[in-house]
Amino acid sequence: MTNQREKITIQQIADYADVSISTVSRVLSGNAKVAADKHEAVLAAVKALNYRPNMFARGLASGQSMTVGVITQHISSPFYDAITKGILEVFEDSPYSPLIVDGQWKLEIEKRALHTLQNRQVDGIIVVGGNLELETLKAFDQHTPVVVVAREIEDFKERCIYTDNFQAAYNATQFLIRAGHKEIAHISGLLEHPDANLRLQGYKQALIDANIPYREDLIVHGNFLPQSGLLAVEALFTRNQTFSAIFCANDQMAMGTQLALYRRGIRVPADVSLIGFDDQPASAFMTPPLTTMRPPAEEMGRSAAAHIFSILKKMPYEAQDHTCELIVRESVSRVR
Amino acid sequence: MTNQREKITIQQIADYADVSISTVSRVLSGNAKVAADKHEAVLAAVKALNYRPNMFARGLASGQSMTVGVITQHISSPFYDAITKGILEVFEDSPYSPLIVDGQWKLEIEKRALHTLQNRQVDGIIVVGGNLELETLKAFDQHTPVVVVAREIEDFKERCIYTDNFQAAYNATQFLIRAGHKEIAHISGLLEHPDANLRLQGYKQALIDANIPYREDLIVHGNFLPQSGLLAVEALFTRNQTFSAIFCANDQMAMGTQLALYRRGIRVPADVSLIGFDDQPASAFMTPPLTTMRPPAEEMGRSAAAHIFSILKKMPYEAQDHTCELIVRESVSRVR
DNA sequence: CTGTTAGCGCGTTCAC
DNA sequence: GTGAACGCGCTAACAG
Repeated sequence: MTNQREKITIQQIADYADVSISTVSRVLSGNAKVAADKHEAVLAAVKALNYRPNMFARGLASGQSMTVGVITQHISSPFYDAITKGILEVFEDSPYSPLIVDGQWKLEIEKRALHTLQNRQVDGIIVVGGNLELETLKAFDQHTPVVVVAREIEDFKERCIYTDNFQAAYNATQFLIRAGHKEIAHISGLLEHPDANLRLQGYKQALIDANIPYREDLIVHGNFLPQSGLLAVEALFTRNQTFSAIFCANDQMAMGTQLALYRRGIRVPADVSLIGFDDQPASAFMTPPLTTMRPPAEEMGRSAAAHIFSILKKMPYEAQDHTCELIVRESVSRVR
Repeated sequence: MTNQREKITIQQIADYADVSISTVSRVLSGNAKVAADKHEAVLAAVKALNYRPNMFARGLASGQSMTVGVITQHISSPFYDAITKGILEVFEDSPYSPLIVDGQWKLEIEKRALHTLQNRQVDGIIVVGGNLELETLKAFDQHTPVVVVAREIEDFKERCIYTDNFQAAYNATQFLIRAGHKEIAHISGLLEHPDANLRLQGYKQALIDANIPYREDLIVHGNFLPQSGLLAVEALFTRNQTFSAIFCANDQMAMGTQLALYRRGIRVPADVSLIGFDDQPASAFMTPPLTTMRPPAEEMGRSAAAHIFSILKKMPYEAQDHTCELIVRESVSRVR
């Protein structure tokens, strides 16, 4: 660990290896052929002097920052954390570093984040969810490649990594129907959020396809937070609504729901069956464990990172499918 | 939004404002006095041309990257996520950007992360938890300031932001004792982890101070993951151990514990009282809601960021206290 | 294949 | 106060 004042430049290793600085630059970037002996000499010098390239000089000269921005929405859901984790994983063994900024699901903040990233001259960005509009994204993509995760944007799909929320909700609802349920309530997420809407639609379609009338009075609109699941149940009872099952747009609300039910002395799944969405870690350890729809969050994160890398390297990227999987646990029971 | 090929340099705004580049540099950095009129002229030019400083050039010339590295441990706990959130929050309105890398609680990976950050020439780093040894940290701190969160390192405390785990565990245990419990089991975390050890010690001391004998057979060693809480309960029963309360070293294990109890038909809190640690979001929505010890995670994150900033600005930093708060919920009941 | 040279955009002495 | 000139460390033409 010769850490001598970290002032080692390519000039020094050039001298040490008795070659010119450009030769050094060449072996370091691998952009051109260099005689084997000189090649080794340089590598030896690099090791001997414990050389560390200066990112600034490199960036200044090449125009590349070897950095890609990540706009996350660090709020209200373990789902997004899992995606971030997947992204970080892929960055681990790549020459790129992630520059993470928080968008907080606020358009204004996300735009500021975009500016920050632009100032930092990132080579590309990954947008996780959020509200940034298509045009903003496209404009940015003009000069810096953009990839979007966990969001399906019309007219930009080739750059989006997402899962079919409609189908997933359809499947979850169908599962309840097949278990004999006919009065299935749905607690939706924020309808401004596309995912929430798609899940509602999937629920609706499954009902229709099973010849069960879709009833507005079985729908309660939540906001993805646990508290709203709790309130939703109260709303249902206030309406004097009967139901034998509830499909929640996410696990967090399902947790709130389960708690509300518990407080009213209603047993899950004996009295009411319950299905959530996201398979967040705690779901498996609820009492009873929650049946839920698991989106491949980490996998999607990995795909996103892989996608942006292939764009940066101008390599082809073969799209992947990311489908949700229903995780059946004790919170659902057959209706006799 | 004049986004003209983003080639605007200080030279151009110098021309536009009819001054020299050094004057421009001066008003931009505010390091020297400039005549009011020129000052304004420059500002106007900056706005008119939508100037954006080039971080690389700036970094090259100044030696500052305006970036601080953050080593997180993105695994197994919402607690660390909350800290990260707090950190990001403070970065938001600072000229610095965070460079986040994942340490995964693996010493080797953390060391690599340190190297990455060094190569990126960060101006400082925040280490969240992890296993990096004191000497490594101190060596790094020699040239780049280091702040550690959620970890208390002997001989480096002035740079650590942490909470008193011993005291918190003591209080939690005492709460159970005062509720009349005498046979209190403890499910510990990984003992290699200082926090786990401190919590165990706090538990022990509370017992001793209340004249209740500390019994090894009431201790089960877990690993912080929910699954281990579940297994711990099984272990207790295998030992044929009786107990009226359980104190878990974190919420995740408490969740596993609660599930195991539920499956055995044991009611919480009617038959057994339960206390966790961390107050992770889902805890409030368990059935029944979990009593837990809440560490000020986000606050600690914010403090850490504030601390590193004040070091970078060579400003004094006044340390803060970060104490845990017991959140009493339905999972504990009095023993008659 | 290799060495020489000219910037990349900005901070920072210096003289004025 | 202000401007001119140099250099930060490296990449990318350019000649050989």
